[in-house]
Amino acid sequence: MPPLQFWKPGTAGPGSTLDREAETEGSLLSGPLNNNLNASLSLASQRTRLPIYKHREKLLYCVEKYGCVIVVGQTGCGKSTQLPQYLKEANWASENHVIACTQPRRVAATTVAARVAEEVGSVLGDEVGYSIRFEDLSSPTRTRIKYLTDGMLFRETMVDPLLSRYSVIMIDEAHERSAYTDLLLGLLKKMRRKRPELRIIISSATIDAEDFLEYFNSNADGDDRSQDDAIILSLEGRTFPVQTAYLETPSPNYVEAAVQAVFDIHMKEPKGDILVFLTGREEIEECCQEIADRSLTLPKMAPRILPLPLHAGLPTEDQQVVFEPAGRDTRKVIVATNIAEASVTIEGIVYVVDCGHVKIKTYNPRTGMDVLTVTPCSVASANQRSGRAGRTQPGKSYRLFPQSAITSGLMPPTTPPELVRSDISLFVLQLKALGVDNVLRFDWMDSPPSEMMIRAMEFLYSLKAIDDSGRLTKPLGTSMAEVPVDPMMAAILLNSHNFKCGEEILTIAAMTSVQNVFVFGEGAAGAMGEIERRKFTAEEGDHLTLLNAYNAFVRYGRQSPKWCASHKLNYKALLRAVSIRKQLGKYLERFNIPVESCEGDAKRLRKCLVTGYFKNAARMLPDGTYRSVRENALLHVHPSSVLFTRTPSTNWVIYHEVIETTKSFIRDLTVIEQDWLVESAPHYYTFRGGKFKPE
DNA sequence: CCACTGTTT
Repeated sequence: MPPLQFWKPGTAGPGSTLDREAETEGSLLSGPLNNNLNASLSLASQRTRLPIYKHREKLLYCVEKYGCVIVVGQTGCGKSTQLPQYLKEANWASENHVIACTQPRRVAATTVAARVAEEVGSVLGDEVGYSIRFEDLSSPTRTRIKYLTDGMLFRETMVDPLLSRYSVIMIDEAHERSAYTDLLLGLLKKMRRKRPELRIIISSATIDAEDFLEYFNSNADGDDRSQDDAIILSLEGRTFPVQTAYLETPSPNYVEAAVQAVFDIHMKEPKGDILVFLTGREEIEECCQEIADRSLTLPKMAPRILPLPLHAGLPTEDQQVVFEPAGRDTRKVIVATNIAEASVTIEGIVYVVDCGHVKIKTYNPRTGMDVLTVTPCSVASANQRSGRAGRTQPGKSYRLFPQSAITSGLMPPTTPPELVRSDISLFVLQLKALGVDNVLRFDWMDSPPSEMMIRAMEFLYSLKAIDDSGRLTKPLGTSMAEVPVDPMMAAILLNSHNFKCGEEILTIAAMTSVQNVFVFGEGAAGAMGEIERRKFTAEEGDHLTLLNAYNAFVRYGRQSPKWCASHKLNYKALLRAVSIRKQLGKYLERFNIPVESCEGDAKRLRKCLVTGYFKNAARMLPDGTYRSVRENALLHVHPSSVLFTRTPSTNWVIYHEVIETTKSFIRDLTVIEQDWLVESAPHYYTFRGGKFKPE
């Protein structure tokens, strides 16, 4: 295969100004800035040397004058670590007020908090703290700067609807538009009307700053506002330039093109590791295999090349490998999914190869199915990926698509927000609990399609969470809004006392909340996993299999990582399930719902599952395929299900979810009796227009 | 009959 022809725009070309990024955000502990510093300099004086410090007064002025400041600056300029400190120093955290800073991810909340605590000279959890699910390292009286996940702050609005403890709320990484970030934006905008002293800081990427500005300056209620409430503030940061090259003619096979690009770089460019972005596990395995095969043909004297896969499905030990230094004269090639775009940062990357695509999940309200498809990624995404090449030195980004893909609009400027492509039943329920009765009129930054809202309302009505006027039912609806699981599972939990099986349902709810419980592997390792899982397999299906695995982990495995490894179970996932189960148990206790065991009576358990899962019912045909009860849609059992190789004794099943990839796959199945559907949800099937006719 | 992008309460 001939070397790929890349076109490299000049310094003024596209990407050359956007695609810049510095090392660890606001880092004072590493990076080039630190090298020249006198070791005796205090952390405080180091802080004043950060480029962002020049903007300190301007920022404080804007926060004083405007309700909402949209801060634009590249990752790495120190927004997350410095801005909250500037605000504290300017007395925004006096009189027991707290400065909050939200993050879309747990690790970010904890690591940024730890760094800022060090800079402030505080013990983590004292003046500077964090709060994420299962871990609250903050003091209600002493903490002045608090980092938390956006989901956590949203939860706080349920207890304190005006978030009165906070004087300033900074929404970091707002451009990612996570569901809870979007919900918070809507709530904060509303809050400011009742709390004009509240200040909002939105941290965003350049590309969508104007959208935030327009949103916060617009007035849905037509109030007369004499002056703009929001303003954009641009910050500069310490960055290394990343040169961007485009492939002139797109390859029909980007995996192959990626392999070729990797070898072109390896043969022509100086040392430095390569990060390749592909869309999924299968592509990554194929790419790594091909790199390994072709590396055998390298000249004897050439440096070695080491392909390393990275995706969320890998066990933690395997993920760690990408951080280990490769041997002498060996170039690491990390072949990754989007996990390396924002969640995982690998130092030492100098070259990025970007396939220009991404796998994205989109909910189809018409079919009620999630679709997982490969599509062109956004320009924002491509820029973020390129930036990964410039963390420690100037880098190069090789894009496996032509520049016209950007200019022609083939690639959207930004990724659609999570809220407009998700099943929003849970969010509608939670908004109603916050007093937003008319969700259609909620001031969404981007409104979910009305079809999704209608679908969500119908579904919540069928679960008896809302009444026919759309209000939350009491106590079922209000309780469902509080429990941290999806509405289906919340209904099952809250109905469990009627079937005297709360103990088991708590476990099943916890286990369906975590992913990748059973470790999957390639080839022989995969076969071992299959054999191990048979030990837990229940004839009744996946929910009881999950229950068995959990009980074995607690009883025989004594929650040990070694036991998990030998049974091909994901230790971290199971440990998380233990925490979730405990938390859910506390909710049931607070709601005064008795928790009993069904003492091995699986029938009661399965009947209880039907009280929430009834809309997800399917029937097996003689040819082994399934049809959904609701729309008679063709469904296939996912190969990860224990029912993939089995026939359900009754031919009837309920399932946790359906996801469309190559086919429509149903996952997490349980065998049921046909009668239980009408028995447990007659309202639903008559409500749906009597489509369901028992045979 | 053969498969899971990534987050989070």
